[in-house]
Amino acid sequence: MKANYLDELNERQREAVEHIKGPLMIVAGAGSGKTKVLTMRIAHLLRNGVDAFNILSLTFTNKAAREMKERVEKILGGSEARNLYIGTFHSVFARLLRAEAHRLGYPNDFTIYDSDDAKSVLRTIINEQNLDDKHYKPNLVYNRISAAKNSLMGPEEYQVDYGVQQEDMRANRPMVGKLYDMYAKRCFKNGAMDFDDLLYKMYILLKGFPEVLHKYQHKFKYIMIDEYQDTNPAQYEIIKLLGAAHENICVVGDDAQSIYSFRGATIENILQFEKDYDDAKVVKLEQNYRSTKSILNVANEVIGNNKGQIEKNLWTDNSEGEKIKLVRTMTDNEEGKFVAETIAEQRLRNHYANKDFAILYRTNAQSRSFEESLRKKAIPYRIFGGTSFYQRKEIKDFVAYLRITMNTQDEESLKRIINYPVRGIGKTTIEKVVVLANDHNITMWQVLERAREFGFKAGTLEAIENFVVMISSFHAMLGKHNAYDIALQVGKSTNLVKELFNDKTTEGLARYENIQELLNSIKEFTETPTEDGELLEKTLGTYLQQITLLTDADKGSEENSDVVCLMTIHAAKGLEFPVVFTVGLEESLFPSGMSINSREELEEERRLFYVAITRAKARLWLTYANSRYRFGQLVNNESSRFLEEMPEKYIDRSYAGGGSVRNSPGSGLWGNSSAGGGGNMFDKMQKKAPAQAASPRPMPKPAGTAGAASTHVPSPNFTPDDPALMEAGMEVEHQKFGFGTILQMEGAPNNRIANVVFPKGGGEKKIMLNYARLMIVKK
DNA sequence: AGTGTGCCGCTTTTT
DNA sequence: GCGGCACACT
Repeated sequence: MKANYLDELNERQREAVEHIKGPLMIVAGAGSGKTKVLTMRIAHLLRNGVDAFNILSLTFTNKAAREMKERVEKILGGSEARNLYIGTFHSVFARLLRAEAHRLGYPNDFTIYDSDDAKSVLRTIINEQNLDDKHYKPNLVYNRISAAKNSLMGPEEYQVDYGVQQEDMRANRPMVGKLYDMYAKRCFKNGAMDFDDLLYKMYILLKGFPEVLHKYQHKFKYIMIDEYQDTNPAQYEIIKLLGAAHENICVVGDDAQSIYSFRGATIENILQFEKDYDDAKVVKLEQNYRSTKSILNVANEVIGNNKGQIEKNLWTDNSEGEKIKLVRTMTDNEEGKFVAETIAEQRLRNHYANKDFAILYRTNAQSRSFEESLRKKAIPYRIFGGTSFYQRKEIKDFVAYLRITMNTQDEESLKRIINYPVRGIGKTTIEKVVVLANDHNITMWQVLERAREFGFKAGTLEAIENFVVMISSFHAMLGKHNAYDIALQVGKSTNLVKELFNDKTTEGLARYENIQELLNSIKEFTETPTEDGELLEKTLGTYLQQITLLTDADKGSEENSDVVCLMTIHAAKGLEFPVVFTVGLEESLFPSGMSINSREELEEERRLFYVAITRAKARLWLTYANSRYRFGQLVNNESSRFLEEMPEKYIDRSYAGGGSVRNSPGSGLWGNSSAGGGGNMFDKMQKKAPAQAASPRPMPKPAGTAGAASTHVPSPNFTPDDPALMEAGMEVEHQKFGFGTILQMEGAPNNRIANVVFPKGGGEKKIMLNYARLMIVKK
């Protein structure tokens, strides 16, 4: 360890690092060296005689945990760092629960259900109850249950809590409480916990078993919490319990970056800290080392529109830098094209590498147009987040075998693979098994094991017995073989791998590769030495527990590869990039249409915008499109209200539309760019008259659109007409294909299809009127 | 019993 | 515009 490590810190940072005993809150503005302080503080603790085994450091994402581990290792040199307990809330608690779950009546090898598994269990229950799953949407019920657990409310309390019951009654969903109760019981029976249980049951455990609480209080004498502003009540209470004995709690947070209230996080926790611990020391880190003055000033001004913040003044010594570039395009595709072209240009002009660029968006669905345009220009990229690797069908199938091997109670997994690949145990048989299990009060697996007693048909019985023999043979390997050996055996016996190998379609090939990747990851897992504070055996159980908590952003692979990063703003928190494109700055997209109905929600969107801006070190582009496809339908959006909150002084509104850049010879960049529209491109930016909202879809008339040949610009007064009115012979307008004539009508009355010929829009097309809508021009 | 087709709902954000 | 799911067809 370097002797002078404290010299690298500024005064405030040093103050935070040197405060070892007692509660400490670090209010760390964006880019103020938070991670540095956290890692240095760990080093400093060790320097001062604290045993690494006694330090617990909790983060929200695996990425953050990994980064912290690596940086501590760099300071300390590997061996001592290994004894630290660093991880996400969920992974750390999962590990502790694996040691203690039996006290709560769960198997220690309990299965962890991800949200898809959980919703699937709920769907089953909702159907069993003969409730309409249109009304009791599994997603919605899941969210209610999740919110309840995150505020430490069990099924019993839920069903008698007046406020909660009122809410459910008002929403006309009186059965949610009952469903919660049944869901909890079903998970228990399956030997499974969902994500929220990892927190909720941890709390129950610590609260209900003083000797367990005492044990971990004694073990974790020093606790550090990153992103404290994102903790929910469950996490808050657990931290309080664990820290109560020593009160060596160090929390780091920034109220301006609180963006997870939808997951139950409450900003109150950070505001409350000083009240909870009256001897708490508070250190504010206000110097930003990351961004230019332009970027930081814009960020500060934007966030100033929020009320009730912890007072702080974020400043920087960095140069002023370039202005923030604001870009408007006609469509989402053109937005993608613009960003790809700008990346190519910036790479040359300023010698950036691919990995210096990030494209940040509000919703995962937006990634598509950027993927396409980057691929066209052969710019390597990687999408972080989105559908996780472990959520893919083929992976879930394979993992279901591993889960059932570990935990035969897990009926969710059992149902998934009992007839996959096909082995003659069909729907009727499964239903029969479910009924038998209920009647005899045993698990489905036990019914299968004793199938002979229950009078199945000979063929079916044979199929069942073969299945039971196979799974039992996997099960028998548990004590003697590591995860990889078992996985290989599963692959062989089930024919899963062979089946996918023989599938020569593109998707089949991709699936085969995914399975290979899964097997590789298991191999890697078994061969990598243990790195955490406790001896972690390389068993199937530990492996399964880990992967459910991983998202594909964590999928070990070449972390440092040179690629453009695409991710949601949420996923970008804690990261920084020299050049950032924040895209899709449109009303109802960002801020999200779901979040414009209350001040609280809107302020969270604004904090999200703040996070997006402050990811940028040197250059920042903000883009938005006039119209984009949503649900396969073209919609027009106004520019985001946030754009109007930025100080003019630091904004370059002419970048994409201005003449000088366009004329630059040889670049070929702007000539075919879609940004066309000339100087008046931003005319609607300045104000949004409230009156406009009432009139149907006002469209700014674009002048001289470059993309007009391929994209029809709808009439200003475009209003779709009722499909029932459409008749052959009418002249109509389509938002994308332009004007056309209906040749013929077909389809059922509630799903009418028009055969329309569009002279300028690509000839004859069948238009499903329920989706793509038409306006009648002439009858 | 297994495979194929059509329909519905969906998009905030994540462990 | 897609994927998951229900139903219908063989």
